[in-house]
Amino acid sequence: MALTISELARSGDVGVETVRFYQRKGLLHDPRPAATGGAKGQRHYGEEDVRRLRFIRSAKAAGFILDEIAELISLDHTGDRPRAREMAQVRLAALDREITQLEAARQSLRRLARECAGSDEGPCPILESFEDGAVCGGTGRKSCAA
Amino acid sequence: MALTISELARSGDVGVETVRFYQRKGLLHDPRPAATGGAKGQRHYGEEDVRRLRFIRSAKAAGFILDEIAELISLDHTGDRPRAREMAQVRLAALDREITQLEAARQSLRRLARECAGSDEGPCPILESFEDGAVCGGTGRKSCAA
DNA sequence: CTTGACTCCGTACCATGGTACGGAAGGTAT
DNA sequence: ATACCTTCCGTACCATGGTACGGAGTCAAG
Repeated sequence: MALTISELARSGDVGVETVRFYQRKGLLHDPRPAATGGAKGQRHYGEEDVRRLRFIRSAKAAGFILDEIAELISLDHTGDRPRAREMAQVRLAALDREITQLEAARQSLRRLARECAGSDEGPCPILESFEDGAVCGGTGRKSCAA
Repeated sequence: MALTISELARSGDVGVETVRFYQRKGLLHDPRPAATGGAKGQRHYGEEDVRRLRFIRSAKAAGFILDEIAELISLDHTGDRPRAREMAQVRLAALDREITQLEAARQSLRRLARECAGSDEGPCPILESFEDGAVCGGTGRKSCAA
């Protein structure tokens, strides 16, 4: 094992610049402290980094923002389980709300698509069929205080 | 009916600045063309605007970005049904993918929360339990080309 | 020994969706 | 009429998550 940065990036299906960006954010090891590999100043990466990058992808998919992901990683090092559990549960609850909202949105949209089908002329009832609300909130992290 | 901007904002549970922002984006009527209400230069809003604002909220909840919402509104005026239907169906497909991904993420996260429960010491298996992937993509609009 | 590919690094830029600020003008209550 | 609240308006700023750029260094092949 001794991946270059571009190989690491490919392994996580992200760009080289994204790997660098994650390094700056503290999500991935940063080579700067010391040259660890062959060539002067050139860093090589290993399994650990590949796993880390995959974790970031999964955590992002679960809706954690990068700062939270950084915290999760540090928690993994310090072993603060209660905090980790708390974060997981908060996100889980938010996730449930988000899924519920998206499903409601899907219903509305499906209805719209049905009602809009048929003729090709005249205004679609887009605004009307969507207007009745029932749906609230955005991508999920925003409050839904209605 | 004759709402002030702050009343309109409240009706849609957004801030005054957000209403203005939507006006600039062309999502809501912009008073500038002509003073429509009582006082000089001061605009008052009606039912139409309240409905429009609600539509924006719903469309946002369905994952449309503001530019798309602007397009939907203009389509409603021009009556281009095929395009409207197309947009709805594209978004619907994306929504299904997003929901699937979020549900997968929820599964992983639930497992993590379970595995992390119990003792309060030692590193939580956060990274490990998330690491195995299966989940891909982010908030949903990003590609999942893995 | 030059060319090309890759790296490192800082800095700048991008889109998205707002949020805040400051000044001028008008409306309302005391 | 003075204070206070809102409005209007432009402009600037913010977070989030990247993406691109330019310059310099290193390495291997031709």
